[in-house]
Amino acid sequence: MEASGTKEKIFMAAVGLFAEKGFSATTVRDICRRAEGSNLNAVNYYFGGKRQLYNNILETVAAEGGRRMQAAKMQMDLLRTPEEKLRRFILGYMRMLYGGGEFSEQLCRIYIRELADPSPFFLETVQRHTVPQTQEIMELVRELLYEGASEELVRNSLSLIVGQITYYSFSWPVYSRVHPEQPRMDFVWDKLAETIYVFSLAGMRALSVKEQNSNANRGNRQ
Amino acid sequence: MEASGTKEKIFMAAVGLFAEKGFSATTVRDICRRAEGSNLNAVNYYFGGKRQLYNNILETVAAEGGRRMQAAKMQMDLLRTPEEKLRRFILGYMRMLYGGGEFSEQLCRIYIRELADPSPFFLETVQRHTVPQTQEIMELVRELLYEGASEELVRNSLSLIVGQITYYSFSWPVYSRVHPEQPRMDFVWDKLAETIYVFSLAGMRALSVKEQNSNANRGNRQ
DNA sequence: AAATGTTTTAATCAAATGTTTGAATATGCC
DNA sequence: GGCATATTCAAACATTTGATTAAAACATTT
Repeated sequence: MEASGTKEKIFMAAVGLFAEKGFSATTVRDICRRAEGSNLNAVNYYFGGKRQLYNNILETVAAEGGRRMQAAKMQMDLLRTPEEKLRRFILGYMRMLYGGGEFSEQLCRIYIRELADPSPFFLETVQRHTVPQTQEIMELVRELLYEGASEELVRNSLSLIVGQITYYSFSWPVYSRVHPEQPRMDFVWDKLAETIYVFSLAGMRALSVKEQNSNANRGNRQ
Repeated sequence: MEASGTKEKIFMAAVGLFAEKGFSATTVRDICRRAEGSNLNAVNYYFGGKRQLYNNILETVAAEGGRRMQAAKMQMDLLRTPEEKLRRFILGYMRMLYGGGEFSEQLCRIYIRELADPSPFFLETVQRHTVPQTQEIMELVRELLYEGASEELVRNSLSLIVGQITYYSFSWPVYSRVHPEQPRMDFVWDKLAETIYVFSLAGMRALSVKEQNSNANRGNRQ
């Protein structure tokens, strides 16, 4: 059974199209046409419908992302200083987004789309996976600030870091036109990860100093 | 003429729906229903179709954004140091994205959607407005680095800054669930702008030092 | 009040879309 | 070979969608 691998072809074609055009702008006819002209019925036969095919892909995104994050985390645990851990976290995130092949790039784009416009299914996996993972990373960020850093400072620092990491992916269609000289991400993602690390570490330290000063002033005044 | 303001109602309803669900997931029936139950024909009558209504909205986005950027730029020119100019640029961008009312927030969301998935019309305005504007900002960023900073460093610095600024907007649907304690943007955008400024200035200086060291080492070795 | 131009309404069209059906074909197994 | 299962196919179905039409309602002017 399963000689010609139609299911896989449908799956791959769908990943590509959903990445390019999003869920509602993609038609099942498009998908089947791209999958070496598979029959229109294939989507329903193998996946039970367009929505379920999409959810199936989202599961792959979550599984793949979780797997890579797990790997990054294991490497992080081997490192001693929180600085090295942060560097590894950024590197791991960048690799997850930009370090795979074309297929991974498409999954990443679907992930980014969901970040901006989540489906109920995606929100569920966020609740299950992203939220607890975020807690861990926030602990790491807290270590890099100062003893007694405000929750707000921790949250902001993490947001600024993640914002830098994800920006290239979500804005790429426009970014690559505004900066046509920018090389493709798969060539520079690791170098860029280092850049973000240096940039963010300095930024966090500056914010730490500022908040501590502000706290001291407040204390003096009282 | 124009007694009950149906055209405006249609326009407002369309902005809201396009912001929430995007272009292809929004139907003209949705729009008319939300516009106080206007007749189905209204969209075609007043705007000539769904696509043209959308382009009309994009024009508003571009005009409004351009207007605000212009205002921010005029204020920037009054300032002396490049540091103050950068601070003002960030503040202006944040105000543009988060500092209006609900309507502005919806326009912003449409803008972010286009950033991730641009329509031809949007790419055209990018080519006409965003590209030259970006050139100016890059000059500003260059001043804040060091004499002879590489083009790559300038570009990366700007990207990291813009990434932080736009992150909240595009990831808000998920972000607000991962960080439920985060207050709404319209309450904190100005404070956050200052945070991004401090963070980024320190980051840029760290990157400057690193690149200069690297250049010096390269020079020594030769 | 008649005429005119504008806005609103309801009904309808053709194309597109997700899904279903039932027959045809291929495949694996005894 | 023959049976059972799995897959593929073309056709059709029921909705949905954006667009069109023509007439009614309304306001404004003459």
